[in-house]
Amino acid sequence: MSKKKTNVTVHDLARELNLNASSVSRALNDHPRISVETKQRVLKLAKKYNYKLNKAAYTLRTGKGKTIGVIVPRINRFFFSNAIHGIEEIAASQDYNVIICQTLDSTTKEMKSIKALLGDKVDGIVASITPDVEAKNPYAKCCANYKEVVKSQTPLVFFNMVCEDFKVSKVVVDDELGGFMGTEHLIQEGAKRIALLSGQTHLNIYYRRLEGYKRALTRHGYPIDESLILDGDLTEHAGYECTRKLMAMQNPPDAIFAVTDYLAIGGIRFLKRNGYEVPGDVLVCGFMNEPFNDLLQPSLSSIEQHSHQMGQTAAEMLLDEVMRPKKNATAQTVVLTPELMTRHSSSLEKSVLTPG
Amino acid sequence: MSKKKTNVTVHDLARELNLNASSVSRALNDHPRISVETKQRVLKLAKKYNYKLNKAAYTLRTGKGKTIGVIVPRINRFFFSNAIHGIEEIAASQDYNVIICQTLDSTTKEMKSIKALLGDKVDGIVASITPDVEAKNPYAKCCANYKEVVKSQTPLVFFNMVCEDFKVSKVVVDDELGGFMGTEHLIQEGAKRIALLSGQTHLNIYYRRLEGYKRALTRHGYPIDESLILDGDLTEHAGYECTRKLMAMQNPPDAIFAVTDYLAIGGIRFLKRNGYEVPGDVLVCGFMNEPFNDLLQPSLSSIEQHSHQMGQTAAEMLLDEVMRPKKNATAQTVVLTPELMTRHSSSLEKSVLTPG
DNA sequence: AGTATGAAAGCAATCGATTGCTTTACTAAA
DNA sequence: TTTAGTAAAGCAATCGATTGCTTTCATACT
Repeated sequence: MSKKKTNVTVHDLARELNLNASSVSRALNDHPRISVETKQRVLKLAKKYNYKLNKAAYTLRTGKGKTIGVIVPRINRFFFSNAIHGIEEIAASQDYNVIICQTLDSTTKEMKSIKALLGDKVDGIVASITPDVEAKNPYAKCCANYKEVVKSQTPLVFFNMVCEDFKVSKVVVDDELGGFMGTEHLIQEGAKRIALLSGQTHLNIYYRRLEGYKRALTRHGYPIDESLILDGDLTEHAGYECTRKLMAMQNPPDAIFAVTDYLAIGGIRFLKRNGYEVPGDVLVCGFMNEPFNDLLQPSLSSIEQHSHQMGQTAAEMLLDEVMRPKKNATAQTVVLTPELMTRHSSSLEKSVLTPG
Repeated sequence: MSKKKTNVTVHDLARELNLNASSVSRALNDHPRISVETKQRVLKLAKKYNYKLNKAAYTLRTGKGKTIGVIVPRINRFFFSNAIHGIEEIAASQDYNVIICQTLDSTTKEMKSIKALLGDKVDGIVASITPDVEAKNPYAKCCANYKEVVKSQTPLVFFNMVCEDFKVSKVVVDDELGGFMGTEHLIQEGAKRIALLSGQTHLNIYYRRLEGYKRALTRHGYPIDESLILDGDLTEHAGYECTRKLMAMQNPPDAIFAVTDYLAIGGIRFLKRNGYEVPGDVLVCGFMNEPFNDLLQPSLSSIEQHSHQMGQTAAEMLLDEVMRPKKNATAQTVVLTPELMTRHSSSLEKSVLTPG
């Protein structure tokens, strides 16, 4: 900001060391053509004067911005703000800046964000795709969006909600396992008939949670009753309505596993309002582990997705790709292990010890 | 990113228009020394080729980074992620980038963030200070932190939690009014003895909420009973404990106003666990309007602080300062009006219509 | 001795926009 | 007709780091 020649440049260092700026630059970048001795002299002086790379000059010359872009639906959703936190940490540690874009759940805005980031010539992009809920195949369109990124050769890493067809690195939580864990937990707590409040099962993450649910049932010798599997919106309201339907069955469930905490909360609301005890009559477990689950009554059991770590990992992978020479087709997928967070809503025992 | 000469430069435009790059640059910047006619020709071609300023070159030449820094305690708190959303919007609209720093509630990290941003030569900083809760006067130390910013001449705008001693622009919500509104609301709902669960009252925002509380009581002819005013941590636990104390009084309150939703939630938990009805026996109102207040049982009334708008306004003021020539001492303070969000916890009527 | 070999470092151009200082080309005043 | 005056635009340097191409030595080899 200030006009003062406050910052040391390679030229300053070069002058003092009786070297040329180019040599200083090479020394700082550990270029093999500079002698070890010179490198040490340069490094020492650089430290002494607290030399800092001028990012603008670097970018102008190299075209690399030392900046990564992040695209998420909304930054004020806990999951994403937490992931961004992780991304920021890693980026900052490598002296990279982060530009955050929100799609506000619109694929049109998603496209705009992508164009903006590519226009800014970011060095890479970390993204959780915005599914087009209107489309039959929600992935089709957004995949199309990200084709631009691939075309531009910009390194790309997906996290959370990913595009399967792209040969890029991905970080996801093991949704199948999450579905399994939650279901098995309910079984272990004594549930006999477990309903699943699902999201749209053509969305990969919800489909996989459904699979995990089925695997747990099968593993424990429970039948899979399709009438206990409902899908739709992810809202609290949807949870309320689905639960109403479920409890109206002749043979209603004694446990509800929801793929989202909001769904679970809606379910609990219906149950409480209609005289059912949670967990006394019906056990409930959600998914996402929203920070307020602890505050609910009863507190809501859930599956933690480690969003913070997800962000960190995604950023690490991206920066690795950005800085490493492009060894082709290194796309790898990191799968994080979800964690069951047991609270009152799914545990009679807990509930007795420390009531709601 | 890509090496292709994908971006149009002033030189490209100049060549095509038979002009000099400097003239093109001046035309684009609406410099008075360029004829209107030429400006129009340039602008037209720029539009045609979708000319975009090369930020790196601009920054290198001018020292201005077209970047603003944001410092907040944590970006995954809804209030802040929401404010950041607002800041991003405004910044993006002016082609500014945003660098986000978190202090994680540590004044030491706050200092680091400040140094990092100043090192990055950001054009300005938007900050919500991180009070040092250990210190007797929590403002003293953080104010010290921000002195660096002022020294460096970097434009600075505070929001939410501000440093009173600085002659810089500020955006805050009218906490006094918020305190007043919440209290008056409880009075109107029939409360006779209203307790206040406060934060540390040497923190300005809590002090002002306290003042508003007192003003409302006085205005309505209620006595101010100091024994009904408790302060301390802002945790749910603190809310629980304080409420326990309150209800143990011979003359317990029939309403609780908490300066934070977490405090209120703790209070409600105590009440429910001990056989009190909310709102039947005790009315409760919080402050912050956390997004999950709607999900609680009963849903929690609260004071909305318009964090999104706060971010927008702060960013607008900052960019104004950044772009305007430094007319000295223009520091202004914008005070936003809080909003009462009535829900079940404070309203018998609501509660009856649509039970908890 | 004479040249090949190569390590170490210097030179100068480059990236794109900006800006102080000219130059150009008229018009108005003397 | 000459000169001052001015509007319009060009020239060239600059910001700091990078990098292809040389240059400079010095050691090795025939």
